[in-house]
Amino acid sequence: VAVTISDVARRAGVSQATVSRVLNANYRVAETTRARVAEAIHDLGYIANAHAQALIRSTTGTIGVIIHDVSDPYFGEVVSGMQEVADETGHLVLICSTQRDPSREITHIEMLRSQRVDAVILVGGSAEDAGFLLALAEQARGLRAQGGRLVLCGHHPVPSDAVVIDNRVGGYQATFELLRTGHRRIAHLGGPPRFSTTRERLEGYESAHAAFGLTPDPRLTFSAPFSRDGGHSSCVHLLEAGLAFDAIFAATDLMALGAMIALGERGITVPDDVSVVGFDGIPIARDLVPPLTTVVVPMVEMGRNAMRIAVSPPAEANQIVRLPTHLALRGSIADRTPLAD
Amino acid sequence: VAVTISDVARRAGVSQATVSRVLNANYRVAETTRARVAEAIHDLGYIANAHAQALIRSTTGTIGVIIHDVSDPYFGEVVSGMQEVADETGHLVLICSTQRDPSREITHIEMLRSQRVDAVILVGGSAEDAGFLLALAEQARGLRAQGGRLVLCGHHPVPSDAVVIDNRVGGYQATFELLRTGHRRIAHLGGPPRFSTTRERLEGYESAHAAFGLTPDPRLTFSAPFSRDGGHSSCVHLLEAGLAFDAIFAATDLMALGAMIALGERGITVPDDVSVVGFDGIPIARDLVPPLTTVVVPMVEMGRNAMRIAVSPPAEANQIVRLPTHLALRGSIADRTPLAD
DNA sequence: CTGAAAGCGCTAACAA
DNA sequence: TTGTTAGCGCTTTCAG
Repeated sequence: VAVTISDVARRAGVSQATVSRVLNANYRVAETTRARVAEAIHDLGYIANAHAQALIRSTTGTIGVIIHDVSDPYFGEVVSGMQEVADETGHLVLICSTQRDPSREITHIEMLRSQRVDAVILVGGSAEDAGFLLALAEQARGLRAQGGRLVLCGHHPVPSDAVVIDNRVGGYQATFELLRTGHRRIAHLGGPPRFSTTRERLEGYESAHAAFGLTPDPRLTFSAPFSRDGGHSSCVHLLEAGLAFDAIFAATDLMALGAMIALGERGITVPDDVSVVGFDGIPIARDLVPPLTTVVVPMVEMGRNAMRIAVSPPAEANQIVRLPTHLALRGSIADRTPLAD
Repeated sequence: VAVTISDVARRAGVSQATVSRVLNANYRVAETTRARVAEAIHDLGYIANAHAQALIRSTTGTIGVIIHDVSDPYFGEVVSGMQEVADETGHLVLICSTQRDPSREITHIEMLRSQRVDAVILVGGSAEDAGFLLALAEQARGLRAQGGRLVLCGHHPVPSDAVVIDNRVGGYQATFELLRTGHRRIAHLGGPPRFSTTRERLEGYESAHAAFGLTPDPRLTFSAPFSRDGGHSSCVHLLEAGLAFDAIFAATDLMALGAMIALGERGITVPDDVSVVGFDGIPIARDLVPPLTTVVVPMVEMGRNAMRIAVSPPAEANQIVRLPTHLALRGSIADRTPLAD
C-alpha cells in the first residue's frame, strides 16, 4: 500500500541502491541522477520505512522516556528539557506513562526494548522492593546487551548512568528553615511508602530535627499519593487527628497545594496560623496565594542532562550527574521565633 | 548483539517458525515443545524485534500524538485520557511536542509516518495559513495511503476524523455571563493570531456582545502566547493602555492566571475591581485565589475519544465527535448589575 | 504438529 | 558513478 524505495527507483529509472544513496546523502551521486531521484521521491510522496532501516542500522534514533504521570507538572518540566536536546540532536522521544503503577515500568521497558530504542530514561523516584529492583537490573542488562542504555533521572536504585538530586538535603533544607524560624510542631505530608523519594525526603526532615536536638512527633507524619488530592487528604487526616502543629512540610508542591486548600476550607490561614513548604518548584508554586516556599529541583536541567547522556556514546564508567536543590523563600512561611514581632 | 529468534530456536532445538508460533500463540503447538521454547525465551531474555515484526505486519500498534507543549496542563490532561485507552487496547503512544512551532507539526507527521504508526493524533488548535493547510492535507493523504489515519483533537481545519469542541460557543458562554452580570468594558486576552482557537474564541466574545446589542472596544483585545506569561504581559499592556475595564476574558486558564498575577502586582483585586474568566478548565483553576470561573473543556474525555477513534478500524465516512463545554461558575466574577447591591 | 523457504523494505559491501 | 546481491529478524504459506 505504501510507496517503497523500489517504486521510486522504477520511476526514476535507477536502482534501489542509488535511491538509498541520495536519501542518505552519504555517497557521491551524479547531480542529474540526484535530481531525477529527488523528483520521483517528491512525486510519489515517498517516506522511508524506519523499521526497515532499524533492522539494518545499529541505531534507531529514538529514546524512550518513562514517566509516572503525564498530567503532573513535575514530569512536564523534566520532559520539556528532554525534548529540547532531543530536537537539537534529531532524536525522536517516545514517552510512556506508568500511571503511577511501578510494575508497569518493567513492562514499558520491555516494549521500548522491542522498539530497539537507543536508550531508556526512567524519570522520578522508583519503587524499592527487592522484586522490582531485581527485574529492573535485569532489564538494564538486557538493554545494554542490545546496545542500548538505561539512564535514571531523579533517582538511582540500581547502578547505572543517572542524573540525581539529593532528596535528603532538600528535605533538610525545607525543615531546617521551618525550625530556624521557630516552628516546633512540623507535620510531614509524605508520599507513598514504597518510593525512594518518600523515604529520602522524610530522612531529611528527621535529620534537620536532629540538628536542632529534636525528634519529630511520629504522629505528625502522613503518607499519600504525590498529588494535589493526596496532600489534601493527608491534611484532612492531620486536622482530624486534633494534634497541635504550626507548619507543614509536604513532599511535593502539588501536595502542599492540596494541603493549603484543605487548610483554607477550615478557615486556617497560611502562613499566620500554619506555615507551608513544598518540594519541586513547579511553575505554579510561585503563583499560589500566598506564594509557596519550596525546595527547587532543577527539573528542566535534569531533563536536559539525562537526554544528553542518553544520546551520547556510552562511556566506560557510569556517569552520575548530581544537581543541587535550593530553597526558594516565599510568602508561605511566617517567622515564629520568640524575638520576632 | 541482541538475542534473536534463531538463537531461541537453536537453544530449544526447534525451528524459527515454531518459536514464532509460541510467541504469537496463534497456532497449535505441542505442550512440551511450548514449554521448551518458553524456557529458552526466558533463559536468553529474548524480546522480539518490533521492527522486524512491523516490516511484515500491516499494523505496528503504535499511535503518534503531536502536542504543542509538554508542560502545558491542557495537553497533559488530554494525553492522560489518551494513555488510558491506549493502555486498555495495548497500544504504544508516541508523543511529540512541537514546542508551539506549527511548522514542526508537518515534520513530526513525517517522522511518525516513517515509523508507520497506525494513526497520528494532532492535538490543539492549528495554524490557519494556506501553506500549512495544504501541507497538512497532503500528509493526511499520505498517511491514509499507507494504511494509517489522521485524527484531529480540538480542531478540524481539514476534512478528517475529529474530536472537537465549539470554541465560539465557549467564548460566547464566558462573555455572556460577564455581560449578564453587568460588565460592560470586557477586555479579551487572546492567543497568537494564526491559530484557529484564537479566532474562534474571539468570535464568541464578539457574538455575545452582539446578543446584547453591543460592540466591544477593539482596543480591549490583545494577542499573546497561550501561556501564563502571555496572559501576564497582555494584562500589563492592558493596564498601561490606561483604558477603563471591569472584566477580563482570557483565551486560556493559564493566561487568566497570568492576568490575575499582573492585576495583583498593581493592587487590583479580583473580583471586586475586575472580574476574570478563563477557558479550558485545567485542574489548577479551581485552586486559585479566587477560584477561577472558566469554560470547562472535557479534556480527558476528548483524549479518550480521539484515541478510541485512532485505534478502531477506519469507517467509511469521517467521524466527528462534538463535545460540549460548560461554564464553571466560581469566585472570580462579581455581580455588577445595577440592582445587585 | 513442525520445518523449509520466501519475502517485508532497506543498506552496504562488492562489482562493473 | 551506478547496479547486483546478500542479508537484518521476523511471519506465514506450503509441505511433510
